[in-house]
Amino acid sequence: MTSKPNTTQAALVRRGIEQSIFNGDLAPGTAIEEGRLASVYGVSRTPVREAIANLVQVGLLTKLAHRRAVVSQLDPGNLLELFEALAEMEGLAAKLATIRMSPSEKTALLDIHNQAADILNTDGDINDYAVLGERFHQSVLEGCRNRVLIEATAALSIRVYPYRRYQIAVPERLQGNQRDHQVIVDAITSGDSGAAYDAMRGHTAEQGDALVRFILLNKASYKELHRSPGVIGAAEPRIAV
Amino acid sequence: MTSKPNTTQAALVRRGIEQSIFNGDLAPGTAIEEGRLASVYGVSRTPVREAIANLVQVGLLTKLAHRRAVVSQLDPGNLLELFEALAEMEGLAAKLATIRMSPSEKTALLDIHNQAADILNTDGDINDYAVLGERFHQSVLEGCRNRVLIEATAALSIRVYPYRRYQIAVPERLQGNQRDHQVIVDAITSGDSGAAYDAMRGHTAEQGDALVRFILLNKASYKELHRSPGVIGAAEPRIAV
DNA sequence: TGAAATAAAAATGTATACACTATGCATGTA
DNA sequence: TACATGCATAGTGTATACATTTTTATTTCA
Repeated sequence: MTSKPNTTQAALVRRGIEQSIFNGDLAPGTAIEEGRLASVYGVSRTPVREAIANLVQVGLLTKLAHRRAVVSQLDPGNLLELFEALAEMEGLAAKLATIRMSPSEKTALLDIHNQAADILNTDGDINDYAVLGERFHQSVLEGCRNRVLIEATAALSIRVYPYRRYQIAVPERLQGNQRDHQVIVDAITSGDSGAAYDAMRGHTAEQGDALVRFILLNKASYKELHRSPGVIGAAEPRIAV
Repeated sequence: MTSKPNTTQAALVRRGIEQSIFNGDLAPGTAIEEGRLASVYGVSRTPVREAIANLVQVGLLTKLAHRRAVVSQLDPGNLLELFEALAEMEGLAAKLATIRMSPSEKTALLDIHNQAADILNTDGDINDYAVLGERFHQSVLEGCRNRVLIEATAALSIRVYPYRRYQIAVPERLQGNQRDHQVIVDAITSGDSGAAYDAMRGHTAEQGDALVRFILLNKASYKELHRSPGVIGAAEPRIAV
């Protein structure tokens, strides 16, 4: 019954839940019920439970004993803390990357950056721009050559994914985003690790501030943004899946 | 059958395995077998599996699909990466703590430090000193007032626990350790966040280097150090529990 | 003798069944 | 009406049974 060898049902379910959270089908605060998920994925509760346990550890779900798991809900305070930590770690990664990236890696990074600029100048697809932005950050992160740091940073950034859809709603930030990236690229290519640290840290910290500000301002439309088709067939408002 | 309410068997088993790893009863590289653990703890395989899944996520165990879980084994390269990341994060925490700790918290930190000094001067119990060292680091870490950073750092430091027993074997490092702490405390109490960052980062980086050096030098006595009574009754050399 | 192939054993992954806990509702009381 | 108590329902936690996969041991062949 396993599609790919060396893969378990639990892993598939886990990825499915992750996707649903990133898509917004499972909004923060949504309660998850093992039995229903089991029938949705056509498996028993056992692999579902395992998947949930994983996601709890990652921080994407929150769970108390004998109570249902809930998609982690970050209040503005938590979000600020999260972004503060994330900003520092990405800044650190940028600092190290400045010293450790090979010239070819740096040109590859510059290439990504320029592609993104093109999209912006030619009024291209915003989704493409988002993908490139993702790759930009990923490239810098991997440039630090420290897998522990890479994993730890990724573990943090995965928690903000459920809130990414807020940021997309503010297109005028793209220009500012691109300018930030420019400063970062300049610092990295010129070998100024201190500047790279400052630029990257300021950049993601700013992102966090903007997100928190946006959430606070648009508290009303919170549920609005998060209500979606519900692939899994959410009937009630807060209890889904 | 549950001793404490609001607690699950899985959580108990998890803590048990953690303890066994920290004690050294489960040395890095040891394979873990669900069925035997189940009978040891007097539970079924289900909660054991859940505990294992947790510890895999934490990084204390390593596991591939359909294969047994193994106590994570860090080669010197990985250890260096781990300590590099840990040093940076603890340094960051120290920097923030310098700014954010209340005066009373700082005096409490100073108190811990002085107690440790006393133990060293009066030739007291080394274990007591180790406990105080633990509390010292914990106090600084919590001083940063950022739970995300605290958790992320703790998640990294938990991975080095299985290797802590190496460090105890080098008592002459205690004096150097105490001197490092002195510099850190001075920086924090005097409000020099930059100095606190440098001192703390250098301190744990140095610890990492020392540990790696020790492991490389004493490769031969590796298994020697790790062979222990085996509370859980390990019969064969590498397959335990 | 050594190595590849094969069969037997053990361990993991999953499904199902049952026990226990928590939540909501109804009923009764102040 | 407001509040407490008990019951019914739903959902999680654990045990057990079975299916696959891995591992080990054995056998066979070069």
